[in-house]
Amino acid sequence: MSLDLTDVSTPDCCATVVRESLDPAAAEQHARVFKALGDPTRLRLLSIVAAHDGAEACVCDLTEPVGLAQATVSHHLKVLVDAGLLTRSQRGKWGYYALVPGALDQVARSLADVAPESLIPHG
Amino acid sequence: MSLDLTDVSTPDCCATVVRESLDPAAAEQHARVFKALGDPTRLRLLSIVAAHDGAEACVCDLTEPVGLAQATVSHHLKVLVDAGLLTRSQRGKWGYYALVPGALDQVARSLADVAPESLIPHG
DNA sequence: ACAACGTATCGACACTTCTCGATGGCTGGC
DNA sequence: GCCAGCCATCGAGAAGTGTCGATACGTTGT
Repeated sequence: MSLDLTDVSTPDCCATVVRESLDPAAAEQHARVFKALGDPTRLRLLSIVAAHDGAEACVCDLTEPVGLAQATVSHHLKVLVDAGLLTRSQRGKWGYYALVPGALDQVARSLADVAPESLIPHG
Repeated sequence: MSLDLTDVSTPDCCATVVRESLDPAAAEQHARVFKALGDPTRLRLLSIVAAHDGAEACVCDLTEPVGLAQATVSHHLKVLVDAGLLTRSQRGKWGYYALVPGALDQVARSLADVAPESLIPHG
């Protein structure tokens, strides 16, 4: 960890830094959500839930369209819940999954956290 | 593919479908970009690049801040290039990585593709 | 030509993730 | 109380991912 202060030569490749970059903790946090979104099956599940009335659907509505085993769908739904994108609620015999209001907006905002000046501000 | 039309009983759990959901091809496409964003190191690399003047930085600016081996950083940068988020250009001895203009906006828009009604429209 | 430097690629390893069949817990109807 | 249906969890196998040291490639300067 001891720095060699005798070498003060500036590497001649570097550009100017404009602002602070994302800190490691925030990066970890945001990456968790993006990782949850980084699977085509999970994106389809989110979309199917959102396409239902009230942004809510029961598992029986979700298993068939994605064409995977029930255990696999259940696993993906858990990942989405853990990422804070869906909530689960039991109503009688059926389990329902619903979009967390504003969760996807939060994701869009986290993009601005990564690279503010590269995004067009939302009126 | 033959449907059994003798069973017309509606399962009594299902909610009403409001619109079409994301098709598998689009899901795969979007998932590829989200997967690239789903790693804390890559988010930090993106952020560091964006934090430089002109949204461009050379590799020597990137290796040290993330605290990983040069080979690992190079690997992550390749993933970001393959996802269409960065471009690479060689200038003399040094390689420069730059944000693809509008790429992150595209990502934000793909969120709207997944669940349109859950997002506040951008004025 | 040759040496020095910056960076990409290769090969290997540990670890995670996706997928499934089987099992178990919970609910509602008989 | 028992059975049937919905769904989460378990265990396992195959595939993918993150990381590194070593090496190869291209550029610059001598």
